[in-house]
Amino acid sequence: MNIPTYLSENDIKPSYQRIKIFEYLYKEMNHPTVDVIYKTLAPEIPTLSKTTVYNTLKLFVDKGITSTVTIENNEVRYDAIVEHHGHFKCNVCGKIVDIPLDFEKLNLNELQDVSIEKTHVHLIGKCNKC
Amino acid sequence: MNIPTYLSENDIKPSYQRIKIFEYLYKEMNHPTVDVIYKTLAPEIPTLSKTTVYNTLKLFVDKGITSTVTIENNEVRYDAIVEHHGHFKCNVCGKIVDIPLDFEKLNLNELQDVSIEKTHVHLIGKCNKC
DNA sequence: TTTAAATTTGTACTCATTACAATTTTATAA
DNA sequence: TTATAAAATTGTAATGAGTACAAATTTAAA
Repeated sequence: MNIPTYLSENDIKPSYQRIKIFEYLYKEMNHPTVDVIYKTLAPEIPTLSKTTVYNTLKLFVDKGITSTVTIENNEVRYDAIVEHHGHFKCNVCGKIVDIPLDFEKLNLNELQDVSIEKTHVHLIGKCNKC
Repeated sequence: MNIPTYLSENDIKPSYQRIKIFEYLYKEMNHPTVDVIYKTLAPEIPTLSKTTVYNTLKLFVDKGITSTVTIENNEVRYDAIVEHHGHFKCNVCGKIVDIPLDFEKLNLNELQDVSIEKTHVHLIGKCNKC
């Protein structure tokens, strides 16, 4: 994955900050909050502003290369995977992992009259390490 | 449904505020935010404090007679239905409806080592009225 | 090189939620 | 009933995520 190219392909000018933020998302796959991204990158990018992190993530979401995960209140998390998938969150260690899901199998007969744009499936429990 | 009795059965002393708040949740089934509950009930209960609404909903959740719904960021909503079910949110009119779901059919083979306590399924789209 | 456009940054603000102490209400015991 | 304790409610202040916005910086174009 060449990140500058990937950003360009998705109509995002690959600035230094954008590359670093996407690189972090893509390599860590840890579903970070804005605060985690900011605190991690700030030492590397001393001028970094939290507003830039917000702006950049909003841009990534708008352009379709990042998705958001909101499992519990007051923390939005970000994910470089945009393909349809679910999430499992361990409520002991707090870790969130992507899980493949067979969305076809969800029985949605009751919803003939609606058009569904997004489906969020979040499982919450205890992971094998906790 | 006799609300004072229902509260008592669930180890909740049926104060006036608690009865009114649960009655609203149960009758409206509109997945309100704290603010909506507060603004609706304040005329009826002039001394009502928003803190009481927060306290009461936290108590209801702890005692298991109310569940929370967090579909998108910065708004927690409350639901008097606690049985396992999913939610559909229309992102045009904002309405949220409960939907029955066949959770058995979710293919969760990849998660043998984890124990799942809660499953949230949220569908977002456009309802038949919008 | 000038100028315009895009990007980044810092500050101030909003708003949901929580912390906490004071007040009020309810229950209990003398 | 009255006094006392416990529980519930209330108001205010504080926290913290996210947004608004204007200034400063960087990049691109003429």
